[in-house]
Amino acid sequence: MPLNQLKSYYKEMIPGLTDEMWANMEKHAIVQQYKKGELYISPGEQENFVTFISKGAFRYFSVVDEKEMVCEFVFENNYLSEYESFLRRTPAKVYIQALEDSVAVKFHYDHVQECYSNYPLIERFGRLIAEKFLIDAIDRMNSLLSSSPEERYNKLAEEKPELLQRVPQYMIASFIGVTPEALSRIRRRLVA
Amino acid sequence: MPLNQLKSYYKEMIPGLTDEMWANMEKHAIVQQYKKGELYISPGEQENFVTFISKGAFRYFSVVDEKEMVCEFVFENNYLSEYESFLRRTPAKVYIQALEDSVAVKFHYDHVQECYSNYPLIERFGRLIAEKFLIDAIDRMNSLLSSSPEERYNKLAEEKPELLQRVPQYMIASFIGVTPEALSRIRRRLVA
DNA sequence: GCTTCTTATTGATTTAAGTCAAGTAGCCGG
DNA sequence: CCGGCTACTTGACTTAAATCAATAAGAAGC
Repeated sequence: MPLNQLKSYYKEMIPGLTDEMWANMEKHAIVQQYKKGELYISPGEQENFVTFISKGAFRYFSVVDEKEMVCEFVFENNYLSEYESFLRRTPAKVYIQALEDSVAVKFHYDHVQECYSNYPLIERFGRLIAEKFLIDAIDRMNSLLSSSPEERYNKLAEEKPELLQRVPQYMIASFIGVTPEALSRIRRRLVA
Repeated sequence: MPLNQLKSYYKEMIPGLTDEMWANMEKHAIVQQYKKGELYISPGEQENFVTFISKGAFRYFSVVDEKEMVCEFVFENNYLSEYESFLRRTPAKVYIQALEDSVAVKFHYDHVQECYSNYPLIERFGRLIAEKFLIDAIDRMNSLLSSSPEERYNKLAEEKPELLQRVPQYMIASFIGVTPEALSRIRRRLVA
């Protein structure tokens, strides 16, 4: 079932994907469940997978001075991976944790590299994904640099209202770079 | 001369690059000079090039409330482009400006796509570049989220001391997300 | 060499967020 | 249904940066 979902996703994303290519990919796909609160990866571990979230939600966070710093949320129909660890083959720096009961489809690093070598079309897909993520990251960086916490919250509420429903407020606070108390006051200001 | 520099760079970066491939790339390379202060691109324009900086320095910035927000510096032997505009084929959002007299080698979008299609090796190179930039962007984002301006300045001074020499302080201030006055005080605190 | 413009510093004041602490409300598990 | 935990809110106070304004030091142009 998660595999069918992924197949439709790929068929749409990659025009020209053949059944043979898909069969090859499917053969190595690992379907895995995560319970709410469960860790997908922890700092120090090696990330060997790029993971498609079929259902559920995850967050990236690190711990600095005993405080959690949330740096990303990812929901179903998106990719999950500790990219730096995966791409550079170095130990992970951050935690990734399931925020809800989730279902994921994982592809091993070796298999991904093999696909890149065997199928230029998939390598192109990999490039396009990396480029898309890059643009997103640049965008987010610019918003962190040029907007106040209040503006960032408003933008988030406007662009991803569902995120505010699915994620505890103290994680949102961390994500936009303020304390939970500060976010609470920002929200109060907005109502008044 | 800039082309020879670029050729060595590529030979090192892309094992397996053939002379034929290089000849094809060189054929479409455009060498261009920029004077200090000159704009490489402005918001609203279409970015059609990915550019290798052979010599010099550039900054990315946007203007918000009549204030300049510097979001990136790039020096020689690195790539320059308004990536979002280049990749998405949408109008540029930011300015890119030469901070010194500079020399650049530019490749047109169409030519880059053609190379990707003709040479899987170059497409792979494109993917690796995008992945590298992605990791850099994620890193910078995490530092913006989890560090104070003072910590960011210290980190910058440690990791890129040459940047502090080549770039006016008020641009550094903007880059780390504070006013010039605040950076001046941070520096004073450090000395004392 | 002098003027002018730009960049950097410093001071006084305001503002927004951080911190510490307490209290409330909602939710989950027993 | 109750008890305990977690998330959220609120208040008082502290801290750091923004803002406004003025001055000083350098660099660029005439």
